[in-house]
Amino acid sequence: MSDERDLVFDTLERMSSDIFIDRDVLRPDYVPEVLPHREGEIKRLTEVLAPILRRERPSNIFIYGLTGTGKTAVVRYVLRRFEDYARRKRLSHIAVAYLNCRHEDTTYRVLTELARSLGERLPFTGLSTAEVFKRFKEALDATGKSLIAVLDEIDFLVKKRGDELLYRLTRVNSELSKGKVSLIGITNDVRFMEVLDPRVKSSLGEIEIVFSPYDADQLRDILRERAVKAFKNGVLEEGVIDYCASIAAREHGDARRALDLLRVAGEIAEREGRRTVSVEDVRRAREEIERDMIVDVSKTLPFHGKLVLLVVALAGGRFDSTGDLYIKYRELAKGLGVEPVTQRRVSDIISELDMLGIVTTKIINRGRYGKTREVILNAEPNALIKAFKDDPRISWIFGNSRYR
DNA sequence: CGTCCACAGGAATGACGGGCGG
DNA sequence: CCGCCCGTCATTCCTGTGGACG
Repeated sequence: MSDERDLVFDTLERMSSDIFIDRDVLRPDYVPEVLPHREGEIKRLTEVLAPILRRERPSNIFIYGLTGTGKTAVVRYVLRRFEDYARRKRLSHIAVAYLNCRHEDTTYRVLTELARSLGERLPFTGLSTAEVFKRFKEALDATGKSLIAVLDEIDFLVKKRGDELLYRLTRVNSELSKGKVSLIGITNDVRFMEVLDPRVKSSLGEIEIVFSPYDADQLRDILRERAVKAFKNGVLEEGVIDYCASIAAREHGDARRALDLLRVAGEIAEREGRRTVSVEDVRRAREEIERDMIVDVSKTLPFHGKLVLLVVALAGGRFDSTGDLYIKYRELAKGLGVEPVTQRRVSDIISELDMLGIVTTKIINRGRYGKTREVILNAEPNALIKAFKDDPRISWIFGNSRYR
């Protein structure tokens, strides 16, 4: 989580471990030297960016792929190589900015970060955004640099602030005499492009690169590659990597998930003072991760969101129609002495749960008997119910035998 | 082959609270 | 510090829709 952990503490911890050599290798923000099964994407990205070496402006790039398909890793990897290459060849006109819009989610912050990558120093607050934009342009023109600006999780920025900034950034080249800007937008939201202004859409989507999910074999290669660096020799028992790979493959080929499983399994074994990691540890890691995820999600969910989720869990994790769900939801709300929200709102809540990945919905047409959504929980109902017992506004209802 | 079910989900609107610029 | 704006949660009203049934 935090990038500035205590070096001494960290080192001691690492040295005293019987399991890990370097657990950070398994963390999501680690960029490995080898990215198995992404050779095509790396090549494509390199080709598109290559003109920058001839001082030409590379096309804007839009990258789409589900979580854990290596989008960020590939981009960071390629950019790092470009920077190395530029340094070696003494090409000083190349500048790179990487920012994650989940964190940099205001116009001001994005612009100051971009300006900073050009060596411009700006206060973190105090200037108008127009002023920051002006200085950013001046810095570009003054240095004559070609900037590659990576906007990771770009959908967050657009959802919060709209596509105004993107529009201006895609147009900025025509206002510049010397500097150049190329954008790389990364997202895992399929519908992201649809919400964009058509002008931004065509400009950002000059080049599109789609990352497809990994299959189990590919995940296994990735895990093996990292495990060598992360774990001491012989720590992983037979089948551990295969099991992690197969779980993650089933859950839409998410490599981050696979690596998380492996790391948490290692931490469980370590915590218990064992010297090897077993398949059982992976199973427990999966439960632990799921529990954490549910707790995290339920913390951010609106109150009635929690209730809807609880209703699904109490029903064993599945509803064949949203109508049934709503009836049960009303009962629960009334049982709690809470005024239920409307069916329309519950419909949106279900969509939100779907987007968060905690529930999967599927539109079902039953002809004469109407159209509805089937709702399936992506988690162990009991784990979820347990998590909700901590919420004081809900927990007391479990005293009622009906809900036990 | 048209109807009509049981919802999906868009649009407009409002209450409320927090943050930000002046 | 105040007023304004914006995001979030929610309501009301609404139009759209795939296919089993008659």
